[in-house]
Amino acid sequence: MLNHESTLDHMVEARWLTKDQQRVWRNYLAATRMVDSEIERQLQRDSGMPATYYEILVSLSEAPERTLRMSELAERNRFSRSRLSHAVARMEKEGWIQRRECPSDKRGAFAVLTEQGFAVLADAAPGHAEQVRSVLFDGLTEEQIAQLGEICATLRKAGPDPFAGIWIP
Amino acid sequence: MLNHESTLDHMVEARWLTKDQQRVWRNYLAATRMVDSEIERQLQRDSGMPATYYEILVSLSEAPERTLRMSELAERNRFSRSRLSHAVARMEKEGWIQRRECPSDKRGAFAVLTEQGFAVLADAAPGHAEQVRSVLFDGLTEEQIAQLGEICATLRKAGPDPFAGIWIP
DNA sequence: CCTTACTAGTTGAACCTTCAACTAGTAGCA
DNA sequence: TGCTACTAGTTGAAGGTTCAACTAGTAAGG
Repeated sequence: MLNHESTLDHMVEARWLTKDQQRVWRNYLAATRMVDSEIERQLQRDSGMPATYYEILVSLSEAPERTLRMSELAERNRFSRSRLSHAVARMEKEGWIQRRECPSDKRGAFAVLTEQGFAVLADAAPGHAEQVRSVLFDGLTEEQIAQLGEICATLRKAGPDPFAGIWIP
Repeated sequence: MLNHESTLDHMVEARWLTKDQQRVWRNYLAATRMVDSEIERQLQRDSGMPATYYEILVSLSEAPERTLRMSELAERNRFSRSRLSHAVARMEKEGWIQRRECPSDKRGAFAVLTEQGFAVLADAAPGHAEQVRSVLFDGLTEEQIAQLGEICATLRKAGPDPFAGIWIP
């Protein structure tokens, strides 16, 4: 016989979140998912690539010689090696990236952004930037933007492996 | 001939983000991805389910009779109908959910949380809550938590279709 | 009643991510 | 040299998500 009176709140009360934390967490989930999916949608629609590929292109475009070791590229974007390997394979087929072997370490590989890859990125960038502004920044006050920056920086430092992750110039 | 001097900043300067916005955006990406992946990792490891399935279980557990129309369930969690359909199919195979047809609208379907599904959720909840606290809340001050709540609520309201999305009690 | 337009939900293919297993090369040390 | 342990990167399978196409039922106007 089902007992629909019982709720989770009763069963785990000691280790559950406070009401306030619950509210913040659900708002966090809804907001970040809205932002991410809007970013994703725009990039996919206008440039035919997922946001993760865009980030790979950005990382390479900022690197000297537009070249990075696979492992370096993976770390900067917090990708697993496997994920990066698959992604670069796909992007190589598109002609956006070329792989080159590393002379000093024969296990290693470089990823090099091609001219075509750079052109694709340059083409995608304005629309993407516009979308980031309209989805994330336009709705917030300057103060909130500063607070958000602080909060995210704090979270990064608190997270596991605090020095890895998306690169900040 | 490659021209490695040119950077994206020069090419799109008018519509690009400010330096501050860039910094906040990259911190946002790194932080939200860190949080999401830690949440995902813990749930997958300890309860063998992705975070989205957890949210479906929560939505159903809070609904009267632990039952919701598929479309209602999709809206509350911002899932596409397709995504929900696939997910519920999987969860039905696990025995966590049962589908029932809707008498008043023969196109419609109800999703009902089973006792087993509820048990799985009750089992997963404490570890998940602990993870949410340790990854998101423990590193932040009370003030920052309040700010984050405000920011996320603002973003939700500003986003497209502001009334849909994850349900807040 | 009939036609047209719309809504609820499912399906299969294509794509992305994860996981575990694998290849191949490097490093330390005897 | 030979042994062991480790690192860089790839691969294939399994699972989740998206997209477009589809079925089936409802609704509105004539």
